[in-house]
Amino acid sequence: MSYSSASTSILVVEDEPFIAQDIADFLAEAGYQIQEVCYDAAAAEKSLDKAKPDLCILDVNLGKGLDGISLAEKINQKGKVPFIFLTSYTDDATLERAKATMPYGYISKPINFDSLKSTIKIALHNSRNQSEPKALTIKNINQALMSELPPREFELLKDIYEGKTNKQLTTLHYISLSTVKTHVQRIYEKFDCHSRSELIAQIRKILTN
Amino acid sequence: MSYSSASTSILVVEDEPFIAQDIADFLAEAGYQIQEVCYDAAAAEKSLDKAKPDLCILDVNLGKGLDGISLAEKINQKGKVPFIFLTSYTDDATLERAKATMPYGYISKPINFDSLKSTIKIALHNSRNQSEPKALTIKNINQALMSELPPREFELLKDIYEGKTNKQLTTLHYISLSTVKTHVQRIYEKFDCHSRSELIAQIRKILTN
DNA sequence: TCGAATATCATCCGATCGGATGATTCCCGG
DNA sequence: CCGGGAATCATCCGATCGGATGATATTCGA
Repeated sequence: MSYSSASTSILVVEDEPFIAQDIADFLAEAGYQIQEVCYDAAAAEKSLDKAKPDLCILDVNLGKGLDGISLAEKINQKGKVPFIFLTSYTDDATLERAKATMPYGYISKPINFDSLKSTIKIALHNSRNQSEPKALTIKNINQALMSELPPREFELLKDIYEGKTNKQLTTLHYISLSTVKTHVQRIYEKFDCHSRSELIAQIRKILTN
Repeated sequence: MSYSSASTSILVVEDEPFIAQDIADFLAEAGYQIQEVCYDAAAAEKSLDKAKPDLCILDVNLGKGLDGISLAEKINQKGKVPFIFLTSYTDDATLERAKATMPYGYISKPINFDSLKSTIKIALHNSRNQSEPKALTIKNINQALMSELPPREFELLKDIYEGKTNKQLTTLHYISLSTVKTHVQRIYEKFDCHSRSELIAQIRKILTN
């Protein structure tokens, strides 16, 4: 339940070098790994493409290029890396934009390092404890099964989960009804079930447990 | 998408009267409705039983009785009211306990009112935008349908969603296969579908949209 | 190179489902 | 009191599904 902060990496995006350094020093002291300190959005994006940190600290006001909020929007579009905002002033319009990106926290300057520390810990905790339903991936399914599904069977599984009939599967996958049925039988064996609806219920349980 | 802060009520739990007053003044200024200012956990609990605020601001260190974190645990057990913590010092053990309660934010004293404002707004936004999957209730289903499901049909629907066959439904509900089938047909009509798996997929869509 | 896993297709059969139609009972509201 | 919705049961039929069995082709790793 508790995570070693030694292995927790943080990306800092802050255009003011002195403040950036202060934050970096503080994080290092607190035992966090600093993935990188970036001074603008472009550098941050590059860093994010290379590796996904456990958390980003984004200054809202970045000198050149995108601001922190636009950067956050990009982050949301790509993968999902949790982030907190850092800002020197707080006007309502900015806050409104910031809210829309669903940040895990918000720190106003001057930085209260106690607040920063707590906010980081809580952000990490909340992001890790998001018990969001798993995606329907072959990996998630196979982890829950004794015997593994071959790729093809998984492809059919996805459509069965969406409520498709055997006949629909033939046209969706360009295979004969016989083939569909043998695949479906194999799937049933692996899930130890005997009907589509039972299969679907089992899948749902795997994804939401 | 934007909520009038006039209708947003906040419960403040802070044992130091001066600070409590400062917070209350600030919140009033910011346009929030103050449900109550409580000076200890017992009073807060009573207030929560009377009405559910949109947000609680909990001081971690309360003079007598339970502390803010224990209060938060109680809140989590009962309903779900979002809360943020307020604390004057931050030792790791306390923070660890606080994290476990999944707060929506954490403010360290001395209070930076900019931070408080942002944290409140973000907490409210995040709590409101938790798009948790709806429960499978007759209310949620009927809201999504043109014509309503009678109670009995809904009872069967729940079991179908769990993957039960018609035959299983007969024993589960002490009715004949004929009856099950007529009910199921009625359900299909209302969902405009033609198979169990299609029905289940539609229900899932309604619940998770 | 040989076997195991995968993917494909076929046939056959009984079980279940989906759909149509009709009937009876009960209860509630106009 | 009467009509209609709700719940119950029945019969009949074609479609689909679930399951068993067997066959062939490809691919990949031992």
